[in-house]
Amino acid sequence: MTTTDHKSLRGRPKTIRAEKVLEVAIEAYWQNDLADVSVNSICRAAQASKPSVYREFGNEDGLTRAALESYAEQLLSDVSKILQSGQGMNETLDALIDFIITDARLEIGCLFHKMRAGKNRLGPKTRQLVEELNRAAQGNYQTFFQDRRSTGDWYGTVSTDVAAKYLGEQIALALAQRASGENATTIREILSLALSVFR
Amino acid sequence: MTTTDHKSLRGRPKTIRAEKVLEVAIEAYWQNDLADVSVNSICRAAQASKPSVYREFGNEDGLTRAALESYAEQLLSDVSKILQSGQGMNETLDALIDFIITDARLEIGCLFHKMRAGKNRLGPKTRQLVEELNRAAQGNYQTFFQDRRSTGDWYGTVSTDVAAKYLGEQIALALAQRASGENATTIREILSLALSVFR
DNA sequence: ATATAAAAATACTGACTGGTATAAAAATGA
DNA sequence: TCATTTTTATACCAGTCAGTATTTTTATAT
Repeated sequence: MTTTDHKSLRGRPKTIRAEKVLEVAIEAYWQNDLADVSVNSICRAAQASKPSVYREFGNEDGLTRAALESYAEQLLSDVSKILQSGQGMNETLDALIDFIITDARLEIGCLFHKMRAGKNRLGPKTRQLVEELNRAAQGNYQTFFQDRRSTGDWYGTVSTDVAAKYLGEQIALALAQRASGENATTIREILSLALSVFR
Repeated sequence: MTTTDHKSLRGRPKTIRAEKVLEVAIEAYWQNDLADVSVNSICRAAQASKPSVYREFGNEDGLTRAALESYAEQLLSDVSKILQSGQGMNETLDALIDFIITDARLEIGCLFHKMRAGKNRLGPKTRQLVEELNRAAQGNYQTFFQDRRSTGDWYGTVSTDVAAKYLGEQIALALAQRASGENATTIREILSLALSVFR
């Protein structure tokens, strides 16, 4: 809820559009190397003054955290929906692969996975959110495998915990490959090969 | 051959130990995030003056390239040896997994894979070396699969090219997990699961 | 009108970056 | 002894960073 309408009765009215700053920030973090994105550059691109941005988000850590939060809300729940569709193992894996390879919003990779990969460079608040989102994703994966095992359409010998980690890492790999511009059919073959261990 | 003995007959004798600078640089790049390692800090840690380091290596790009080169010479050929041992698929995969999980030099991951992951932040010379080493590794993996296929102990449907890329990425993943301090048996389970598609 | 409150705009701080100019030091050759 | 050569050490450069102090603007309340 980082909006612009504080509705203070006195004082100069706020003109900064926090929404727009976040849009710009997401785009910048997403497209460029995280270390190359400065608060300065975001302020310039969003046409917002630096003190305004700092008043809105506290510090750089707050801005990156808000950007990731906004991004995750927009996108991250879609994977959960696929996993929780209640379909069988094969259909679910097919849908998952299709989503990860073809979804236009993942054309340049996934900001969450990108931040997860560069976790040690993040501020504490952003890092905490990354870990939170990661736990949530892992939990989703794990209940998926538990469901498939109890339904009887998965007889894998590995623990659901390891399976969940494996799935998460393979997804991360595919997204990193998309981000690096790798050939789409190659990515699909690799991801399909990796997930074939569950079929 | 970046040695210290230029054997110039005149002038103040060289005291900088290029070897030591490289040691320090490798350790620094290896332990810390690449973006956090500055030429300044390396000079300080190696007790070498900045102009001396710049005379020896040209610029930051030259230093990182030399560090990666030195590192690769020390370590990277071991993987090739395992792949070229001429053993069967299962034995080779077992040996490979064992090496990647247990080799002490890979306890904090692999500098090559780390630099490959952060490729876009590297200077042109270092980037070129990374791509060279990557091509070499891919080539090794691919001939390994070609051999196993011609020997008749691999009947996989994917191309040797995709198999090679897959193997390379799974190794990279395992090394990244080691670098991030993940539990060793978990890493082994995940890598074993990933490579089980070849058995 | 005028005091007050809040935000905006500008310009700044101190630290750190990669890279270098300059001068002192330490060797050899004549 | 003294000029020459090479490396070292110190100190600097311009640029960028995250973050902020200060002043100006724009509103409302009295």
